[in-house]
Amino acid sequence: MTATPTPTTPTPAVPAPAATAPAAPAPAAEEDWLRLDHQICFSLHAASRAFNGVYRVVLKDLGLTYPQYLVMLVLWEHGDQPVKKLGEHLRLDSGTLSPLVKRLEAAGLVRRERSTRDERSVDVRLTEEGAALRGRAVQVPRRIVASTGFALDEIDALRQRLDELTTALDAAALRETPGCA
Amino acid sequence: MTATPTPTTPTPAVPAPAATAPAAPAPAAEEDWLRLDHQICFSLHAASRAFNGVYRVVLKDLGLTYPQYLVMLVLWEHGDQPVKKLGEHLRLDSGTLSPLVKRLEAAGLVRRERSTRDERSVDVRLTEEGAALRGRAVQVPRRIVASTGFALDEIDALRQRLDELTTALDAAALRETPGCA
DNA sequence: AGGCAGTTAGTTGTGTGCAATTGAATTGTG
DNA sequence: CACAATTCAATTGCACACAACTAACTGCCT
Repeated sequence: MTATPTPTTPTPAVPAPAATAPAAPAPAAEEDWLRLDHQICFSLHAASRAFNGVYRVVLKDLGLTYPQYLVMLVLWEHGDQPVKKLGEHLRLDSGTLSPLVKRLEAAGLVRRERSTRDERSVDVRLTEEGAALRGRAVQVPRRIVASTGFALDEIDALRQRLDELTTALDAAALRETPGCA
Repeated sequence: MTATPTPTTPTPAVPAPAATAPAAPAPAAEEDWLRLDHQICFSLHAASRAFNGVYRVVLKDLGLTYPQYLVMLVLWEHGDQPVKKLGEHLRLDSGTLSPLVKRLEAAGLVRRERSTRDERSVDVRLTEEGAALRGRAVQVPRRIVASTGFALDEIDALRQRLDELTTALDAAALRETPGCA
């Protein structure tokens, strides 16, 4: 350890994590905040990659990657739609979707067609093969759920928690963005 | 809207089959499983990217990306260590860490030095500048926590849940891996 | 008509993330 | 000591993810 060169006083300017539980009886020095942060962001990051890893294995049979599977889920559920709509469903921009959809097209699962009404827009349409893939995809969710070892209601509770988190973080990102303060 | 040509069934309406009960009691229309899966994997994916986005904004001041910040947290907490150890802490392999650490070196935050004991190993050492950055990093966790709008104990509960999930998923990934069945 | 603002995909550049491979260094075994 | 197996970092190839930019089109305005 390289000691702590921080000249800052150990005085926690905002020492009251108090909140709702006495998880930390002590004021939680700045050092502890970094440890805590380590835990939090690492946990989410690791969970995301672990999830990705399981999906990777399960989806290999279908020849899909995890984000590609998400796009197919949207198409199966909401039908053919332009790239813009896909991006809204998945919160992804064209920089991510354009090459991804092209790979799906190369795989023969979708077609990309310029809208005749508005030539800026590109409709993504399922091919026969893409629609048929749904039949093989229905087994995926159960295998994933089984992998977690969680009960359905536990998963749903976690999902709701994550959605709350995402909503809060998206709002915060807008506030924190330099220039939007 | 393209008039939704989806052959979607008119909502079979089978929300959540009896909670913690094992396997599939009721057939629970395969369609619903796909919808559920959509929700789950999308939620985790979105939360991960939302978290990433907030960290991106907050860490811009420090000139770090989110994964780079994770590496610095490990170095600050556990001291100088070889790439291998870093990878164990973060569950990242050399394919990810090698270029990442080189960027940290280019930024002057760390040095990479071949171990004299074992020349296969590369020690990652904090520079003065890298160690000093910790002083500016201590403000990060509070800003992140504030962004979530969650209380500390809520975050900790979520973290534990995610860790359970990661553990289960890692184990499952090993089982699912073709060739390890 | 002409022009300008807003919208939509696409492209480019940077930075992960992971599988597979390479190559050097080390260790184990006879 | 020689040789095979192992370990570790680095590299390569592919696939996201996002910021910034370009290009093309729409529609509204004067």
